[in-house]
Amino acid sequence: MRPTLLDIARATHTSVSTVSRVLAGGVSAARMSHDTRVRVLEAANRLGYRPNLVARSLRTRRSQTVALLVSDIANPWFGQIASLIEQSLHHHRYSLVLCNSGEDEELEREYLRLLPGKGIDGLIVVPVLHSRKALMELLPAGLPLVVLDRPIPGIACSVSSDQEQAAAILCAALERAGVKRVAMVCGPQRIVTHRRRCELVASRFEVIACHEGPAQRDTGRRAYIKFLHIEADAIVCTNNFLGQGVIDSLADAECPPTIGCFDEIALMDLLPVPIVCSVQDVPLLAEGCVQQLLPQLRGELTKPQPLVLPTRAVPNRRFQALLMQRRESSAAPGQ
Amino acid sequence: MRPTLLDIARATHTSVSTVSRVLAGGVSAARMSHDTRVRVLEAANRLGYRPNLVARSLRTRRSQTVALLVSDIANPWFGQIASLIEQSLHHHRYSLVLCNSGEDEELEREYLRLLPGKGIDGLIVVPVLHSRKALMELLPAGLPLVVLDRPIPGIACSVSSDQEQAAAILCAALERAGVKRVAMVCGPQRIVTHRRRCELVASRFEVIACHEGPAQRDTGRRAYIKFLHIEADAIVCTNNFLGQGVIDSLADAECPPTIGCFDEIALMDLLPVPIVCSVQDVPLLAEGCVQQLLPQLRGELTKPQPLVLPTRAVPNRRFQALLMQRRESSAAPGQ
DNA sequence: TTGTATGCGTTATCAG
DNA sequence: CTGATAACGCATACAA
Repeated sequence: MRPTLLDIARATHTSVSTVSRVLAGGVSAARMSHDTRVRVLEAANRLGYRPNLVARSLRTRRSQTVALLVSDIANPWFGQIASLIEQSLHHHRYSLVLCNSGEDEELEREYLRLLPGKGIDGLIVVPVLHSRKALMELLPAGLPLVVLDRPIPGIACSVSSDQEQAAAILCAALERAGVKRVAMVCGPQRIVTHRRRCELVASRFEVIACHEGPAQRDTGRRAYIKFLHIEADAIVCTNNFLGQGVIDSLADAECPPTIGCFDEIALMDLLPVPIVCSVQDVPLLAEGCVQQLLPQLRGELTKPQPLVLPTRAVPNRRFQALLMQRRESSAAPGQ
Repeated sequence: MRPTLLDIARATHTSVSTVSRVLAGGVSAARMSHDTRVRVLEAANRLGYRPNLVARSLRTRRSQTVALLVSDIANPWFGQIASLIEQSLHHHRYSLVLCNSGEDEELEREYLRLLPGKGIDGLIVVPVLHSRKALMELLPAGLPLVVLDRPIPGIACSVSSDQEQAAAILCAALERAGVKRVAMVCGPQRIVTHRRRCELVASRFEVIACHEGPAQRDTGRRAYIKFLHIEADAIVCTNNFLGQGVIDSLADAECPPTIGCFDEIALMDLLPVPIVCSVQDVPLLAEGCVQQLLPQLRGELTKPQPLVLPTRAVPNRRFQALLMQRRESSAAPGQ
């Protein structure tokens, strides 16, 4: 059995309240008899006392804990951002619990129902659910909330990248490479980022084929097979997993197509495939989340504005070479 | 304010215990008057009752929650395994909270101190701390515990891959490729997997250079620069992040060296570098964890054996080509 | 079948 | 400066 305040009180011939005050350590601990304070501290130490945070949380209705509910922790992008959010929250003396909905609406609902009962002080969520209503009816009003990556109409407190700008720079890069007709690999259309990216790309290129599926590598692989006999100038993927899947299938291709991809592809500089990515500023997104959350946790009533961050286009070497090549040939059109 | 049992009791003119029994739904709910039961259920539904799990947990000393404390959630390997563990636990009606020590001993200590007080039923940990003592003195005796990936002497309940076997097959593959002298990139030697992998490789090859650092991509990059003027037949990395870092730096290399790597490198088939990886069976590791944990959670006292799983060597195309080439040239030695 | 009473470990409000 | 005492919301032994 773990020792409780009562055990320490008994051991020091004091009362539970005295022990509690000493261990709380705030102002009240300062104006106490030096003697009892050291006695209590010594006993607490000796018995190896650890506060029962469940009891404390029940009493104070605070837990110094924030939950991060992500849609797929198997995606390195979310792992990276989770790691950064945890670090930042730690500086502010909050601990983070991470939950994973695995892109499953039902599982997300379950966590949303469960988490508030677990006494979290705030929630950061990468929602699979798309409507404000679906989300809010599961959460108690007043729970500090930040929506990450997938903004939802009507929820002001959100942090995400600028999809318009992201698509614009990606498309611009592809156009410079002479791309006119594209094949698209899209994640589920019910997810706002995938849908928006898809729409925006479609508005600038002729989309001659499109494959939709779960945002997993396998979807990319399947798409590539489907696209085998299609003459697209480029394949555009709405996230990194899909991109990885497509590129993974390119091993046999004698003349690999150009790839445009939202998010980052690791090691792309070495890949013998022209790739351009629209990469998000993950550290800024993470810090943005925390900054949106903190005032809410402190109970300040602020009018939070959605935070929308720019992305940047990053070409790999092969893509750059492609651009050079085009520039040369257009400089000498007569040849 | 969220409605409590008392609110429902008042609304239905019953008592807290009646409501509690109805909502518990077990055997006692069966032998209750149909009338009160439906009344209570209706009211609970109408008021949008959600149990306060903090209070329940304080009372019952169970939370149906397991914590997974990983050493670096930014590493996709851990993201993948976390995702699988969460799924498996969910089938057994446990929810998972994920914490991240970021390879920081002090942060790990903090979580280990904190988590038991938060009322978790069990713990799966990828430890940064290396001694049984350091771990156990922070955890209450009797807390269901599984050590993942980095076994600790004296702790029987662990799940990991067979490092001897992993190193053996990796070395065998490298030997077949004619490797004799290697340069090594190692994670921190205080971490058992890195140390062991390093030792085992060193026992089979002549190690002519070695670079140690945090298991991050940057360490791999730094190592590569250090190795620039060293004539090794291969570079061996003790995990995937280090491998990624090295490979990432290879962009300028006219004649890239052979890479041996523990864990998986994504998209390696397309990389113009001979790579062989010793990959672990992540799904089996995840399921193994859960299977080790469940009996402990059920309070069965079993003698758990460490679970040690085999790995398999996976060469990429370039590496296979290297083997073919050698075979041909040795088949015609006189040429 | 239902209600009353007690306690889980803390913090907070009172008196003294 | 310190000690009773009452919550927090729930589950359960016991009483009716």
